[in-house]
Amino acid sequence: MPKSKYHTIYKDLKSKIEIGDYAYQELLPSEHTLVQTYDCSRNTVRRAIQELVKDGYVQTMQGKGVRCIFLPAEQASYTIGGIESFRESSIRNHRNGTTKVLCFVEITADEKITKRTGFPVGTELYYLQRLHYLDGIPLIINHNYFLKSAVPGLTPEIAKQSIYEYLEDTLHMTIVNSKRIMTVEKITQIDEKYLHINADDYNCMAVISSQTFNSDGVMFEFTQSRHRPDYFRFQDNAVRKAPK
Amino acid sequence: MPKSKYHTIYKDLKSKIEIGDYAYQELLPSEHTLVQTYDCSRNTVRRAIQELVKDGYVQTMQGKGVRCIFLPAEQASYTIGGIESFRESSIRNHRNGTTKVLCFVEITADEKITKRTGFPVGTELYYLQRLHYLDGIPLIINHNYFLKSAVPGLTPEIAKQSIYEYLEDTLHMTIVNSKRIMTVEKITQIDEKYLHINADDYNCMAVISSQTFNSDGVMFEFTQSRHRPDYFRFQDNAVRKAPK
DNA sequence: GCCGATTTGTCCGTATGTATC
DNA sequence: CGATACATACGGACAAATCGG
Repeated sequence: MPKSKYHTIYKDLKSKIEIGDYAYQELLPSEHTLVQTYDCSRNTVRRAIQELVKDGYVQTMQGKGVRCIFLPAEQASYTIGGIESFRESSIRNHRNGTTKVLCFVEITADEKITKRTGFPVGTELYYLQRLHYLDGIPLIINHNYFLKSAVPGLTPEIAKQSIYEYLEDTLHMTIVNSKRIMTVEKITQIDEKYLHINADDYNCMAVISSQTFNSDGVMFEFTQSRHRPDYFRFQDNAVRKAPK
Repeated sequence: MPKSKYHTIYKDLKSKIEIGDYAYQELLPSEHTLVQTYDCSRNTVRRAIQELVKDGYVQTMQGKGVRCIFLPAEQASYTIGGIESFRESSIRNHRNGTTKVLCFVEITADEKITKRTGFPVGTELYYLQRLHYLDGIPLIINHNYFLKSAVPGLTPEIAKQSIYEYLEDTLHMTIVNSKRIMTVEKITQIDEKYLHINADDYNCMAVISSQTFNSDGVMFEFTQSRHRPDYFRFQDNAVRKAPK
C-alpha cells in the first residue's frame, strides 16, 4: 500500500535489477545521478537503496558506489523467507496452494499452552490445525493459536482461504513483525498420517515457531509450522554488524 | 567499531530495554523527548529507533509512539541468528567452544563445485572441514570453501582458532552480508561418525548453506553448516512488508 | 463529530566527514 | 592533491494517525 516516493524508487530499482538492467557485480548509478533521475532529494534515494540492501540485492561501498549482488534464485523448490501467508508464497512460487482445516476449536490458555505460546493463562484463543497442499502434495501442518479478542469472527471457512487476507482486508489489521525460531524436531504420528511420510525415510520435520505482532503491539498469533523436510527451504539475507 | 552518534543512542536504548528500564509493552519516550535527552536531531534519534525495530526490540506506531516488544529469550539452548562466527556465538551464549580441523586442502573449482557453491569453474579455493564442539559435545560440521585470492595465507592453525578474526583483524576485510538457505537433509556417514548421532534417533541434519560477501562485493566464502538437529535453534525477526 | 495537541512518517536542502580513485 | 561517492548529522516543513477535551 505504501505509495511513498522512496517506495516507488525502491520498486523501480528492484525491478530493474530483477530484469537485469543492472547485472551482478555492476555498479548502480551514483546517488547524485539517481537524485536527478527521480527528481528527489538524496535522502529519499538513500532510503530506497537501504531497502535494497535489506533485501540482499545491493551492497553499498563508501567511496566506491553501490554494487548489485543479486543472483536470480534457482526456483527449483518452494522457498519461504519474509512474513507471508501460505497463499502469498504459493502465488510467488507460481504454485497451486490449497488448505484443509483439520481442527477448529475455541480454547482457553492453560499452563501448558502459556509455556508454549507466550499467551497468559486464561486467554481465550482459537486453536486451528491446518494442512497445506502445494500442487496436491501435503507439505505443511500448521498449529495456529489466534487471540480471540484480536481476531473476532474467525470461521473455518475463512481459515480454509487465507486468514491474513481476512485480517488485513476485512479487519483492517496491520501485521508488523514476527519473531521466529527454527528447529528440527522428531516426526509425530499426526505428521506421519497427514503428510504421508515414511519414518524410515525422514524421521524429522523442519519446525518454525513464530509469535506475530500487529500494529497495536499485540501478539495476536502463535503458530507452529511443521514442514516436510524434503520440500523445506528457508531463504534469508543477513547483514553483518561489527562485533562490539 | 561504529562510534557514530546514532549508534551510541541505539546501544544505550538497547541496553536500557534489556535491563528492563523499558518494560514489555511500555512506550518509549517520544522522539521529541529523546532529541532533548541525547541532544541531537530528530533524524538521528529515528535512525537509532530504526535499528531497534530491525532487532525486533521495538515497534513504531504512527500517532501513538514506540512500543517495547522485547521479551528476554529463554537461553536454554544454543541460539544462532545474525552473521556470527562460531567463536562469537559461543561467547554470546556463554559456552566453551572449540574447533577441530578435519581437512584442509587447496582445490580448483570443477563443474560440481561450481554448481554447489557459485564459484566459477577454475577458481582456486581452500576447502576445509571443521568440527565445532560446544562444552565438549560435537555439534556442527562445517564445509568451508574460501576464495584463495581473497583469503591469502590461511592455515590450519588459523582455521582452528577463528577465521573471521583473521579476516577482520589481520587482513582487514570487512564482512558485509550473507545469503543463507536453510534446509533439512539426510544424515551422512561423515555426520554420523563425527557427531555421534544414532540414525535410529535422528536421520536428518539442519543445514545452512551460505554465500558471504565482503565490502568489495566479492563472494569470498561458501559454507555448508551441518547442525545436530537436537541442538539446532535459529532465531529470526521478520518485518512484514505490505503485499504488492 | 470536531478541533487542537501530540506523535510518528515522509521529504527536502545543506553541511561536513570519510573512503576511494 | 582534487574529484567523486557514500556516511553522518542538522534543521525545517508538511502529512497522517491518534487521542483527549
